[in-house]
Amino acid sequence: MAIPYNKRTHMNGELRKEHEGQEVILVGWAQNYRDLGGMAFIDIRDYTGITQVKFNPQTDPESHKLAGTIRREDVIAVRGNVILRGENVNPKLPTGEIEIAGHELDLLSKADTPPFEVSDDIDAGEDSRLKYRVVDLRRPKMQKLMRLRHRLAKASRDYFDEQGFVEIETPVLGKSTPEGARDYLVPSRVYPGQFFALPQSPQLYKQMLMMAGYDRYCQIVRCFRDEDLRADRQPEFTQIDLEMAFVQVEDVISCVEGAVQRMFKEGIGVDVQIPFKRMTYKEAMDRFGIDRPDMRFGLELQDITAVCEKTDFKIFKEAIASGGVVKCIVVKGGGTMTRKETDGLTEELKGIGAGGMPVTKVVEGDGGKPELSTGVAKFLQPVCDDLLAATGAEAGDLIVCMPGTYADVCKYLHFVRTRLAEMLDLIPEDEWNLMWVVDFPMFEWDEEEKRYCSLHHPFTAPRDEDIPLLDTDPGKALSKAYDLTLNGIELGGGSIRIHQAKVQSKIFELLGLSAEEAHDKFEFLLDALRFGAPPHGGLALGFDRIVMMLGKCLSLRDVIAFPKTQRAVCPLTNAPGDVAEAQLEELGIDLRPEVKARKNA
RNA sequence: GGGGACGUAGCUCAAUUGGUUAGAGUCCCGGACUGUCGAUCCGGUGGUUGCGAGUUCGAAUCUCGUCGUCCUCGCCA
Repeated sequence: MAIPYNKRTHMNGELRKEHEGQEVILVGWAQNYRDLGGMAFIDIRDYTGITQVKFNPQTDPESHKLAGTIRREDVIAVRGNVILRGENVNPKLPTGEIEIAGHELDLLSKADTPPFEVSDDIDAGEDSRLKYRVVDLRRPKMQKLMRLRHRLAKASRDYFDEQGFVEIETPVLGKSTPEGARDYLVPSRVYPGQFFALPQSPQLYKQMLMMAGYDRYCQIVRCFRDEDLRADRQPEFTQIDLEMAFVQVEDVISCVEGAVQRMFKEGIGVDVQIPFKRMTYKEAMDRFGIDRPDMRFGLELQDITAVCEKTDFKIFKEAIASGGVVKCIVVKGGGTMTRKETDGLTEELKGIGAGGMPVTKVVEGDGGKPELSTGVAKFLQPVCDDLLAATGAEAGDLIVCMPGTYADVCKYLHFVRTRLAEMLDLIPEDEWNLMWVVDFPMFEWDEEEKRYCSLHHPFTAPRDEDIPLLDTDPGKALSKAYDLTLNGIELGGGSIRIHQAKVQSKIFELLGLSAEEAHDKFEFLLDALRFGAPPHGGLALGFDRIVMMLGKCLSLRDVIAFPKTQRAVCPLTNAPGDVAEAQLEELGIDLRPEVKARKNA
């Protein structure tokens, strides 16, 4: 008679010595088998763990015979009795004090040889892990990550529920908007030639919910951006999206701090201190060259423009003359770095567009007076005293310089700083450096398009005192925007929004959106603003990134069950794929000839 | 679109830098074994070296193209 697999008595990580003697039914996957001829062992696995089952040919010849044929990943059901292992305890297994004397065994599903072992210490490549994702997801590590993800989502929902938030679903089929990332488009069958856009974020819907009087909204929501991928960027990703009415910056920040604190506690049992640190955008850029600095290590940027002005070094003088700066990073004890190491870093820098990486070392000269050596020493030696005084560098240190525009210097030195920290092993483990970056500029100047672009998005409110600047010097206006960073990763961002139609129109105008365009694209928002809009603001947290950080993963793909590859395809299903000609016809879509040709090639 | 790393057995890797029949571990198959748990021992199967050209007496190795994976710059309001 078959074992009733729907009546399992225990999970496979559950049994202990106090269960001795009980008859149990276990179901799961065969992790491994060890056939000793006279005796056979099978490890049975589910997401809770592993239990060893023993089959004895004398007492249960039939089951023993079948057990000999069981292979990895076969799905089986076992009926037997819990017995103590005596001297054969396995201290590596939580269930290692007991085993099952197997009396009955059913093979529920025979498995092909798996492409890789279901185990944490595999080093299978991403290709096969993603192609055989079902097998990959069985691994204990992936099981833990998916369950961590669930706990974090639940902690967030619980928290916001307690804080009076209401979860409201917003449309996935929406309208394409100008600015921002590329949209994923969905053709409309009913209106051939017209398209829905998948949301990059529910931004406008949540603002309208505030105008509609829901006061506090949150949603764990899928968002889409058709841009190139990175280890921490997927084309479809999940946000914890929230919005609050009648609030100021402080209210949103402290509310979110509570949520993050709760997620750390319930997710990984870590207590994080609130309030989090804060830093202005300007300070972050000046000191670290990036608006999401990793605060776990030093290597800060220092401005040495004034010192370098006095040198005859051509590339420094040229940079300064054209309005640029010279900054540097002093690497304490970096004098021991080899030429090979610094050259390697220079090559990496050139790979992202830098012209080079002027370096020099501080050494102890004659009479114990520090002087410069190697690299660009000869150009800087004349201002050595000033340089050391300005930077605090001393004998044994390495100085990495960078001339150029402020933006380029920030970019390149941020890269250098991060790489140096890795190379010199300066990044402490188990440190959670949460920080708010505030006071972002409203706009940045787009040199190509010769116009201002929103640094956050066009609905971000300017600081009250900066509203006059919108007319006089928009580039100087700061916003009520804030980003939450963790160890150099952006976890989320938000702002207080514009709640006055007049100000909103002004911003559209500054962004080069004509009144007609603004009306065409955002009539619904401007209307909503006209009919009574409360002051409001909110934030969106990158949920996948939070799971990635708390799960100590290096890639978003490890915390998303079915992620896309770097080329934005799903290796499991092979999406995206072709559609039938009839489908295109119905939508009124003709592929461009060159696209057809490429497909047929 | 640019830069970089990589692609060899189902999986993870090697191949003395262009030289004999492309090896190892693991998995898998067969055999032995009553206390294994990374089982062990004996034997065995398994290869279009991603694909396509080229150079060469000779290519996994060099060149070009192409496809794919990963990292990254641009991009990501």
